[in-house]
Amino acid sequence: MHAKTETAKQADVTRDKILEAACNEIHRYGFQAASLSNILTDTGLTKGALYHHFATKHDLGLAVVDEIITRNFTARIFTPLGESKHPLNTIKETLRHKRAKPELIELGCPLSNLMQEMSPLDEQFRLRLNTLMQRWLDSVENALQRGQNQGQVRPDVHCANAALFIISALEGCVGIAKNMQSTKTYQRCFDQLIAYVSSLET
Amino acid sequence: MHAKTETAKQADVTRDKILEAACNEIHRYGFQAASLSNILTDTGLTKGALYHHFATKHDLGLAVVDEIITRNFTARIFTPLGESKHPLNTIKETLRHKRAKPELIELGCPLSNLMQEMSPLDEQFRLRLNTLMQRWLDSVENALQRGQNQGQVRPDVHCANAALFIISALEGCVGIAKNMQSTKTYQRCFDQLIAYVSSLET
DNA sequence: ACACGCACATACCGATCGGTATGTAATGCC
DNA sequence: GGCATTACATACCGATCGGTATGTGCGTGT
Repeated sequence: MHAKTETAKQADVTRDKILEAACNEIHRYGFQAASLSNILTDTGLTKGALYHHFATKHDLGLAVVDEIITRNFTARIFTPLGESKHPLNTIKETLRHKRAKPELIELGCPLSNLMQEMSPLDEQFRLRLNTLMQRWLDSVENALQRGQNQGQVRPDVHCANAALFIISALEGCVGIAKNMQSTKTYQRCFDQLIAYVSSLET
Repeated sequence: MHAKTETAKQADVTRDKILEAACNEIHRYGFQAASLSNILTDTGLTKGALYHHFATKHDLGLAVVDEIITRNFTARIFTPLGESKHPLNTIKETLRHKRAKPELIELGCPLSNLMQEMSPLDEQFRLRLNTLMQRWLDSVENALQRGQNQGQVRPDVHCANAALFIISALEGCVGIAKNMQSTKTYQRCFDQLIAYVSSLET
């Protein structure tokens, strides 16, 4: 029973290794161009392992969204926004969090990338990504709403529309900076976004 | 000489048919996943024709950017912005122009799509797309600047930063709407952007 | 102790990819 | 009007793709 737990744990480790490698491959090349061979080379595993844990490449891609990307968004955005006592500052912080990682400028936002690539092509991808995006929108909207109740946010602000615009603008910033390969440009664009968020304050 | 013109014209027609079909294929599937076979099927041509006019798939992709996409942006954005007597209104109009086409919501902006996909992967693509984006940024910045000179735009507005933010936010709007497959969402987001542009007015 | 099943590895498959070599009909040039 | 070149079409190529069938070792339950 102890040994069984060990084995099960090891299998999950293998599964996670595949998911992480797949996430990196997809992040760089997109889902369609992601190569299973590359993923297997990176992990040191073989096709037997991959197809033992995932039925198809398609399922692997969905699992990356459901597990890795969702987990990251939950930890870095949904949870902080949900727990925050100062919603407006937390919004800025969750936006700003993205700045730290240089891979964001080079490769873009994993969620946004997949949305752009897969939404017109595959309904299952689209629905999952849409769910994630909706959770993001709701998190920001709720944070704005609480800020409004606390008097930090102007009472005339339409929280849902503002949340939509904030996230759109952020995705746009990341996209432009990715093409420019310029953290400087990202910072300039990002500062404009922060200024917009600040304009919602009382 | 007359006949030569006719033939040259015919060859160019063939070339343009390939470019247009390639543009559509790339718009839907992205460059990497774009299938030359599909393009040839769509045009009714064969590989002999394709590789007579273009050395490689890569070159075909670059030609789509240089000719088709650049032409569309010039006609729909750069020229109107350059000629406008009322820059701020024209900015809104060039932004709004995108709303009309349902394919924009379904497939997204061709320039943005290619930027997201190819910028990290291919420097030649990145530089060409970057040039286009820079022309767009400059067009909007210049329009804002002229608006400022005419007193339509607040004197404290930083035109370059505002232009960057406007285009970022627009690309973000399109991206979100594409995932949502919702013209309603696009309109909501777009209205926020127009409100932002209006906030730059005196 | 031994049979069984999970967790992989190995080897192989057809399809499709981008690309090339060759053939050929139409056209431009002298 | 013949000759050369352009503008394609046809047939074929190796590489890589996602996916499958089979083999194997090792832990587990009885």
